[in-house]
Amino acid sequence: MGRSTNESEESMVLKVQTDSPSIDEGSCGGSMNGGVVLKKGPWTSAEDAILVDYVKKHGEGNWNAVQKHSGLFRCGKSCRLRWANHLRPNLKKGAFSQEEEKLIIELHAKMGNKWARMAAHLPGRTDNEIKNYWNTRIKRRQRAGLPLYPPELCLQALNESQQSQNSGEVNSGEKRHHDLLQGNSYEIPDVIFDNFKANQGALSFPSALPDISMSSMLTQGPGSSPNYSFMPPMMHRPKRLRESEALFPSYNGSITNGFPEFEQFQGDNCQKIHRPCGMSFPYDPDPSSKNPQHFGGHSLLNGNFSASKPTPGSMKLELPSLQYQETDLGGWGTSTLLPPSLESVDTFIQSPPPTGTVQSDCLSPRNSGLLEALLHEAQNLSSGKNHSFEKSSNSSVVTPSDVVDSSSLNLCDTEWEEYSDPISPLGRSAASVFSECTPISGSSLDETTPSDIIPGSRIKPETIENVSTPDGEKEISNRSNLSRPDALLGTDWFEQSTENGNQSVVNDAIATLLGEDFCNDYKQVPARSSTLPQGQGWSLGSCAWNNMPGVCHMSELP
DNA sequence: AAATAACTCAACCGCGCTGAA
DNA sequence: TTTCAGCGCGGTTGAGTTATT
Repeated sequence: MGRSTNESEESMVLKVQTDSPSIDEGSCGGSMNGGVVLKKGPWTSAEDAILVDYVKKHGEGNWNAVQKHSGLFRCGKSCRLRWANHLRPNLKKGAFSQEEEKLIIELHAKMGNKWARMAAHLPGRTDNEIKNYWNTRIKRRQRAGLPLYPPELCLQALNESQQSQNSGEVNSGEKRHHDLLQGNSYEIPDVIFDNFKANQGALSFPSALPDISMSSMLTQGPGSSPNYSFMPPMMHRPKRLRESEALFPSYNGSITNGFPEFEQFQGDNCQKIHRPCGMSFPYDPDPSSKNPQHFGGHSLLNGNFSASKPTPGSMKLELPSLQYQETDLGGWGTSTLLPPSLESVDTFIQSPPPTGTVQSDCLSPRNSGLLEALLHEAQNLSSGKNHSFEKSSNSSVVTPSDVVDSSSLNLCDTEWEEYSDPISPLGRSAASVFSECTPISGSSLDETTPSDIIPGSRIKPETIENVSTPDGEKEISNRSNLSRPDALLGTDWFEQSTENGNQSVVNDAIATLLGEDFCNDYKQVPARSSTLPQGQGWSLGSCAWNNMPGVCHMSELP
């Protein structure tokens, strides 16, 4: 049997080699492995047959050996993926059943983007399948303005998390690889913590703009209740990046709306943005945790932009889609009009409704599920231990005027103090600082007249005609442009700081945050100059942003 | 019918973890 | 203790398909 198998295998190998584009087209992108050009791209049936045969004979694992011994011109990774996703037995094909869909939703609420774990709960399904399904679901629901999680699930998760907390189970961050599968699927505490670990960057520094953007909005359909507020971690960042990239060149005004779906998000979400929460490390027993996930670049990996420790070259500078707004900093305090598209982006960055109580920051669980968000919220509401958070939380319940008049200032003081502290982990992203400190300003600068943003003016009520608000809510009228990296330097806080001669303090703090060299590399132009041409009203606070790949330097601006 | 947009899904990439050397 | 290879995971990409204009 072995002989015949080997013979058939050899013949297949021959066929594969013949068919292999990498052989025929060495330049098609295959990687070199020991002088062999490894094939990439879709698998052929012949390759599948070889792989199946090989695995049957040798079992799974040792995937690199597959390439060496089977004659497949595929890297081990590719073989493993092919086997796991398509060739292994008992794989289910076709659409998810309703039960499966329900389970996925539940699992995602608990686990976040732990696709492999989720897949373990769904026999015959692969992580990739689930991931794709979820991404599609997000898009679909987002487009439809539906919450991602059903409200009952939110409540359930909240209850479970509270029970878990009460029983003191939420602990032990070292349970890194607790096998959820070995327990019941509702082992909340561990799940929570696993997610927390995976996402603590987001939890700790929840205000990173990228997360604000999508996560806070996606679930917010018209009339959604706060229970809907918990957002999936997963967003279509590729889209976002592409959009950003596409938008940059045309920031001068031809930006197209890359975020039509944002328009539906408003109200409850926006107030969360004001929630000062990033400093509390609510789940971290040790705020000075060495866990790199807390700080700097790693948060970037989670989609949390961090400029706290600029480490060029090491940072995966995944820019929030909002960054292109930052390129509009020139419009800050100027008469520059933002392209209409931006308003939709900003729609989710809104001030609280006039009477809104602060809810958990919808941004927090970047990469986590509903449960983390719920837990985070619960923690935020009950915790006052962390000094900074304590300060911040004083501003937690805010009215718009609170936000503008006092909270922002106080918060900023707090935040900058934090950043000025060399010992401070500086774990939070600059974006989070911005978001926490910045009174959310209106986004629709395109609809803003210069008089709307004259220095000293409070957060301007903005017209939102172009923002689709299905239920006609008015909450979004008070908005600050959180997405602006220099938003922190804008509005009253900046005004007061500078008027009081504190600009140097501000700059120092920024330098501390961003790194002086980091900033010095860039042009400094008068901030908020109303006379500068569009795109040149850059403030110091913009430096870090400018330094991000894909972000226009001033010198690069048209 | 053609063009375009939106969607789906397979595959790739990069990172981090783990265990063996 | 350090290094390195193997592996798994999550995120991202892009080609193919379907829907819409």
